[in-house]
Amino acid sequence: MTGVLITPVETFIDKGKTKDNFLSLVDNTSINKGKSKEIFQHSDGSKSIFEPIDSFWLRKRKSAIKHNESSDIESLENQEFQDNPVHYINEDNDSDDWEEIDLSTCQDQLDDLSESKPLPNKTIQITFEKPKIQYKARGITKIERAIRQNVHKAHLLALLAHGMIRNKWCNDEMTQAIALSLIEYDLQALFDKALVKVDVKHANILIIALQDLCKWWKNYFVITKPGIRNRAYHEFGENNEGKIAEDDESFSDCLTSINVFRRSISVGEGSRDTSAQLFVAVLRSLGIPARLVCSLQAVSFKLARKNEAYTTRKKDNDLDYKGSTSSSMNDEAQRTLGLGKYKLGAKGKNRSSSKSKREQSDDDDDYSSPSKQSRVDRLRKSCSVLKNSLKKDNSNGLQNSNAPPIFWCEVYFAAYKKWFCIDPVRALVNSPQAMEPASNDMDNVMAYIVAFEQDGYIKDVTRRYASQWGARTRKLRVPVTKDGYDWWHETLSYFARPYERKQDNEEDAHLHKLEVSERMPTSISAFHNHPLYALERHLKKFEIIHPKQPIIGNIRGEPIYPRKNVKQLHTAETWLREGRQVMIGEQPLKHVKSRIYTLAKRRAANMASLYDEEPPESGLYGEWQTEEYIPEPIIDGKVPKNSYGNVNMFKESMCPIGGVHIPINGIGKIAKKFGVDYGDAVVGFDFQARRCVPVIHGIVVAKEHETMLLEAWHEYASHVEAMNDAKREREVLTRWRRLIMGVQIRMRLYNDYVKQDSSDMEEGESEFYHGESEGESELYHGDTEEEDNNYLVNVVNKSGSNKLHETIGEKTIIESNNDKSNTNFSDNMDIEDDFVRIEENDTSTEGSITWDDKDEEMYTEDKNEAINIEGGFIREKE
DNA sequence: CTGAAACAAGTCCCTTTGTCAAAC
DNA sequence: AGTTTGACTTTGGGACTTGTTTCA
Repeated sequence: MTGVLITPVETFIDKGKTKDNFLSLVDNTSINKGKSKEIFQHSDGSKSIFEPIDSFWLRKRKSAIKHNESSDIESLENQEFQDNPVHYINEDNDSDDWEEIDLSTCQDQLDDLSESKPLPNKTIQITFEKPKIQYKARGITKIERAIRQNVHKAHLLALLAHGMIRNKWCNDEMTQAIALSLIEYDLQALFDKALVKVDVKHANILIIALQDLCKWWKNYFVITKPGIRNRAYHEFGENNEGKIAEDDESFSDCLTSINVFRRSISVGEGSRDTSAQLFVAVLRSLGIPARLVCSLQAVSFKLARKNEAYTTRKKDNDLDYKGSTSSSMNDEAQRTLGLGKYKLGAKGKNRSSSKSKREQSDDDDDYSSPSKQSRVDRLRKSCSVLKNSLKKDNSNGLQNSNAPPIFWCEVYFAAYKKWFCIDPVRALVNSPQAMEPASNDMDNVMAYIVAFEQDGYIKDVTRRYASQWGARTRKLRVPVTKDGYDWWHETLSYFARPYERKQDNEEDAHLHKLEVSERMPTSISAFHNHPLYALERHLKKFEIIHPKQPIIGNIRGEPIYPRKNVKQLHTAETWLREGRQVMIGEQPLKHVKSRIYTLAKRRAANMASLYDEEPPESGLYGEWQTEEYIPEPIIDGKVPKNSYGNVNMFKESMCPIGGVHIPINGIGKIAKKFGVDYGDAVVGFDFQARRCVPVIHGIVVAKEHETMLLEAWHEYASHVEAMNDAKREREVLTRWRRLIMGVQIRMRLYNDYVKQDSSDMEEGESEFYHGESEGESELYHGDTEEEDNNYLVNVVNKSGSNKLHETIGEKTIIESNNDKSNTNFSDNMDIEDDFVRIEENDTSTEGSITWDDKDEEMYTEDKNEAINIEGGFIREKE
């Protein structure tokens, strides 16, 4: 219970203030709290959401009455707790109808209250139930999801590129030469021996050789930096202004060039990732075409749990850093303590066995140590780490130092026809299960494991390492879209080996086998959308398990079925849209409540509910209960239609027997003209604003009419086309005419007035310019001739300082006011004969006839005057 | 104490056959 | 005169996801 203390103002409370206070009380306690209302029974029998005040502060007030005088308090008490608005509201037992507050009554009471006495100087305690904490489950929006997925994809590509570069460096001759120079001769000879022949015996030699090589590498290469780790989305986000600080540990693994890579192997220091990469170089230098394997740590596109991610990481950071810096030591500890659990690493358990000699020689600097300093460092580290690891061992801290890697290698064992994984840092050979990080490991998320081959090709080998591929790992990847588009698959296909190799096919088969033989999940939720297993409880509305055999397991008493027995169901109508019909005699397997989507259906449902009718249910059928839709035949040229007068043509196979679908819109008109029976072909539906509109594409007619209709259609179409062409031609010519006219006007006026009489221009120039800019555009782009003519008229009017054109100007204005269409001042211009002829021929254009007539008339009449018009001049450019 | 399950709350998707008036 | 076009309107349940609480 939460207490809220409301301390009334000490002195008089003015009217407005009181009102506010009470309104806020109403708001806070009743409306906002919504569900968590608690109704208290008062001593007078009334109810309210407030605790009765007979307890604490009523007692207090009674004592106050004793001590002071104040009958005021009593009256106030009555008003405040029996007549106050909150109380009034709660007398209405219908607690849901808060909006039915009669505010006028409230106001009256508030008025009464404020007009009475000042509130007592007391503390009022109102106690009510603590509302449940309302958290906002911030759903990720579609756009945000898309952004995140794109970031994820971009990151994946970057990581792929990173891996490709490092893989290329592993092939660097210099690096391999350095590597070879570091390896003891005996060990090289062992590899040579192992590679002589492909059989189990030699394969076992290779395993031993690899183990020895790992051990040497572990001693040789000191891990001094952390490598790549997974990042939460928000670490790139708002707080960090989109980037990770450059002093961040992640940048420590940033090898700027291959020279740094080479230096790293000669010095024997670097990150754990570099260690694995260099180990691949070492293997390749020995003639083993090892793969560089990387678990791509792309930023997750899922909504990050900020706090959790952050705290987990923070908590782990110290340990992690220690773990990685002291890795070589942990290896020591591992060697003595941890390897026993791995079948192939067991031999390394006892250091004083046959291999002790070689290992001692490591301390004797036989495995070239690049500098004294680093050797001393390493020894010092070994000592301290030995202590650490012993401590850790006692406190069970070994596991952290044993964390699965981001980079490792794979070596192909032809004898076993398998790729064996090798983690050189932990000296593990063929322990794929040890590469999978814990599911709660924030720094290492296993989602995409790619192998970079020596020849540069890339292959996805995730299934070899993910123990819960279907239940977990798959869900961390870019999802395959509903139409089956798999971005990751397509992306990798660009880097895949373009030709098939036997060993690749074998590997694919093996990976597939691993996928389908994945062990069953142990939690119910992991069965949700599992690709192999299904529970009845997770079935969707339109799903069923058929047949209900076999039951392949049980979890908490629930039978587990294979996912392939989960079948999709549809209503009979939906099946029809798929071009299938329910076979006669089949009963629905499941009944579901029909959903109402369209306005029409909603209205029908509302009507039904008025008569208390049951909401309609629809039966669902499986595909095996349906058959291919058998269309009705066309008899005597009569096309069978549905209740809407159409023909369902969702699939071409649904075309009535003896009929043909002519997918041409508008051909129905032709059919109608010929009196041929036809039906509009409905090929689908459009949805807009809750309305369903059939999409009609062409018609269905009897086959015998097809040729005739098509011919008629082509004829009609060509006719329409010709008409359109003619129309277009007319439009084009009109535009040309206007253009040429305009140019001629301009030229003429320019020649007559600008060239010959430029001194006269100055007088009316500014006015002139003002009126023209608009006119110019109209001359070229104007819609009608009329407008063009008006323009000319106006311009002429404005220009008038010349005696000669005065008369013309006035005359024109009068004409334009009386009848615009007859005002064609442009007609005064010279028009080339052939152009005019075009217009004359085109009798369909009314305007041109008028124009031609006018032209003759005016040209002859006003020739001399027209020549002197100033106003027709058109300015070149602003 | 931890992890799974249940629950809550948010977003997205699915849907599957009109009518009327004005303009052309 | 007949045809075409455009405006009108705008649910809600299930799936899915994420976050919190509860419980074994």
